[in-house]
Amino acid sequence: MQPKVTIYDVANAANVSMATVSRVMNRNPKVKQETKERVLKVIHDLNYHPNAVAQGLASKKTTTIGVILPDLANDYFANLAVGIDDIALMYNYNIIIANSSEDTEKENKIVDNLLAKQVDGIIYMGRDQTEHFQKSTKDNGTAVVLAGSVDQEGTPSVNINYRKAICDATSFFLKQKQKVALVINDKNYSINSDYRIPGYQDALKKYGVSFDPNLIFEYRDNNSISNPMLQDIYDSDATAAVVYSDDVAIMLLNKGFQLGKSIPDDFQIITSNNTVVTKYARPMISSISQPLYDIGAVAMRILTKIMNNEKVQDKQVFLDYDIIHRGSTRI
Amino acid sequence: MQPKVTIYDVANAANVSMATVSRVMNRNPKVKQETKERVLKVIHDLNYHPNAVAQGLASKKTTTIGVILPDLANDYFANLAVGIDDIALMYNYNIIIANSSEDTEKENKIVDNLLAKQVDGIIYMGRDQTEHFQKSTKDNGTAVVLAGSVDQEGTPSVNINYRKAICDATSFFLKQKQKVALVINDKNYSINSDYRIPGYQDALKKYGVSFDPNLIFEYRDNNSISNPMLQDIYDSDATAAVVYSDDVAIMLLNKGFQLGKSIPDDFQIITSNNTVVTKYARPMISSISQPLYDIGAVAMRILTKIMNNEKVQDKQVFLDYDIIHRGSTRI
DNA sequence: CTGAAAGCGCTTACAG
DNA sequence: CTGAAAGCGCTTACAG
Repeated sequence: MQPKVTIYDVANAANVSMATVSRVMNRNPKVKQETKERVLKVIHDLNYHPNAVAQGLASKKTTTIGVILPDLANDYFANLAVGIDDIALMYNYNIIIANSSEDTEKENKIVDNLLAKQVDGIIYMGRDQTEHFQKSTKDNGTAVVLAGSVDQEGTPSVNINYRKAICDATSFFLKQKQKVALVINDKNYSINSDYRIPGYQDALKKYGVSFDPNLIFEYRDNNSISNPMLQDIYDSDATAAVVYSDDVAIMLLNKGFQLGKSIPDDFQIITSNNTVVTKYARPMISSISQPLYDIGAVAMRILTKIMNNEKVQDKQVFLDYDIIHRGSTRI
Repeated sequence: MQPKVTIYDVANAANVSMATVSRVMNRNPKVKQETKERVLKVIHDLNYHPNAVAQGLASKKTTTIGVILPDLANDYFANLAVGIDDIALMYNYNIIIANSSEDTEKENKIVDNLLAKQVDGIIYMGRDQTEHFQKSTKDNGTAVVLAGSVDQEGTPSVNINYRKAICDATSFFLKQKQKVALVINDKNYSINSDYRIPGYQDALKKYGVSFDPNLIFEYRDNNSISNPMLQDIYDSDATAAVVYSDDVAIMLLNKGFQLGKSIPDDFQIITSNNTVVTKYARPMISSISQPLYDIGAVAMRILTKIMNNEKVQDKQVFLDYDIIHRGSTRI
């Protein structure tokens, strides 16, 4: 274990003050070229690496941001996180990632931890933000951007236009005169109440089909093919489904196979996240394609702007989506 | 934005010194009960949250650890990360996660960042550690634990016994007199040269089958069903394959389907990581089952011990694995 | 262009 | 059991 070399050692060896070393490190332009070179050489020779914790305390900037997400093991969030991480590294930020597990108590603890560590900003993903999160970040003046999560109170966010995407997927089926089921998680989450269900209804209205609440399925709990909800969908009038999650879509597909249904002949499916599993299924599953990496990347980019007090053009950014047709839909 | 309340404000309001407030926060037992309660009340009333950056500078402990992994979007690493994160939170650590993308230059930058931020330890995953990583962590005296990655130089690690697991999987096929292909990534990675290939050879020896190097396939690049390697496997003598990655196993399965092979009748597959995709495939893929969450969790637990200078029993921890037979093998 | 000094918000011997 | 003071390793006005 080598002795730690501090800014003080560099200053001594280079015959300048700590302030000058600091200026060189921070690329302050008003340092004489000659001095700068001398300091740079000493920095290199001594293999000096500034202590970011001390920098953080003195400058009140930690170049660390927090990322709160429901589940890192979920491909959807993991892909967003990769986009965030790449841009973060590019702008010299590090990310503290924490799984909220959609558990409010755990999330509160995470938020407290993150703020105690003086993160410069937070990217939040998942369902609706908790009150504690909103209050704490506001009190601390911490920059927040939502990624792949809907906005409740004017917080900047990056998403696709869920309402329009669900409307498009539903319309695709309605054009074929299918009875369309909408499979979501909790009806009360804003993303469902404010975007998915209205989008579904937009499509119905466009095609003059009346809304049947029995065709909205709330998928919950038991995350396996034995979840009775899957059976219920096939037992209903529906001949097609727009599904909010790829995992659920795959299970719906496999359940159909188990029941002897032919997909897409007897039943069609469009899912929402286009994660890699859609391509692993047989038939491959048609999906709304979201630019996950980009959503994360753009969210991080916006966060850097907010942290630098730069102007942010649009608070709500909608990135383009596509609907990719594979084996689970008939064209 | 609320004014920040510091330890100084608390000390003032409670009529004690900062030192006493600090002692209360750190649960130092030698504080009079009465004083302690008074301070606690003020802390609560003022909603005081200590600044972890200042604590870090003063105590030289940041309660933050770094996690370096090749790809967060890979289910295998994501699951390890979840185990790490859970235990980290339990011991009040936060984790800075960084994607190395298996890019040496990027990884070096990450290592420098992490050490500059004075992380108390690092959990490393992925292929062989770089020299820069080894040297820097050693010079800094930073604790390191490997998770799901093999040990090169006595660094503590948590794994399953890959050699034995591959031997078991291979033996399963040899018992049926199959010709077994071993599908790996780069032969030169220690995990392949020191564990997987020897394990495969152990099985051959046990069954008196001679080693045929043409049955070792190095999968690279083009990560899709069109990768010619997949075709090569079916074109070889092999009637079964032990595969190092679930993604590759699925593609191998789907390739077989494309070629009109029946799995498991014409060809059998055992994969290595038992991630969720194995259950999404049809037939579902048999797999070595690694306790990914546990590997991450145990690695983090060991790291906490090292950081606390506690004794660590075994430097190399092997967790139990299983082989789970599903539709891609014949029993 | 450069330095001296205060300050960031804590912890930790040391002394009592 | 408690306080005064030094120190952690930087940055940042301020002065020159």
